[in-house]
Amino acid sequence: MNKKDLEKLNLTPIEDLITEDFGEIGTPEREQFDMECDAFIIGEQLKDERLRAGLTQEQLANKIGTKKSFISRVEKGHADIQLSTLVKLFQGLGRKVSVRVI
Amino acid sequence: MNKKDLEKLNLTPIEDLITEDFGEIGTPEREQFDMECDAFIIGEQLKDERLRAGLTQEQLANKIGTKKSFISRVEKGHADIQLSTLVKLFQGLGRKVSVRVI
DNA sequence: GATTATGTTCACTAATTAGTTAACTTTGCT
DNA sequence: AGCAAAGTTAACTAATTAGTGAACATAATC
Repeated sequence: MNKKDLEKLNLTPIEDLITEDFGEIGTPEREQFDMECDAFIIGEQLKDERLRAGLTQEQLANKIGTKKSFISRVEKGHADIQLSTLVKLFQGLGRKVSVRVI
Repeated sequence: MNKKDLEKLNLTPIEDLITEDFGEIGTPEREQFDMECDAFIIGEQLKDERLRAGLTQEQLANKIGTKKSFISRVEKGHADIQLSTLVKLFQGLGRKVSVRVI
């Protein structure tokens, strides 16, 4: 549904609401928000794959040489992790990550 | 071509050569190597996209609020960057990055 | 409902990146 | 060759993550 149609129904596009709350793209606060979104999505994916593999946070942590508290932090999206960390995490689940430019 | 066929021809799989040089997957030295590979690939993609956009390193740096020396470091694969940095870099080129688990 | 397993959060240190400047090198142009 | 633009590299500081243990919270099991 496009912006015009939404306005006919007195609805506001989600982008506009986000901008209202966190500012335009590029501003520090918005950048923070966008980053946390990405981190959240990746955290969800990690949790999903981990459960699919039938592992606890602690078991995954042991596999890749870290602690469950760190796994939790990542799954909760409370970390702006490095690429090497991203790779290591999914490697521990027998998975690979591919970064694609779109 | 599989391992058996390669051996018939007195050839060694690339994986074996890498293991020989940098150790098994998971060892610190190998992890370092694998990480640098990822960083290199991403650096190449960034350079590719930047040139396609017709920008110099300095112009891209200005767009996202950093310096050309940093751009160079990333493009050369000399940095294990954070996810937020990855996103910012390609955002500066009007691109998005998607991380996929495979 | 008590107990255990699992997950979350906090606080802190050590390691690493992000950001920067300046010097240096390479490339392209005339 | 000489010059200018673009890119690389080497320091260094400041900011941030990675790693950790402990306390706390939640979910699962008996």
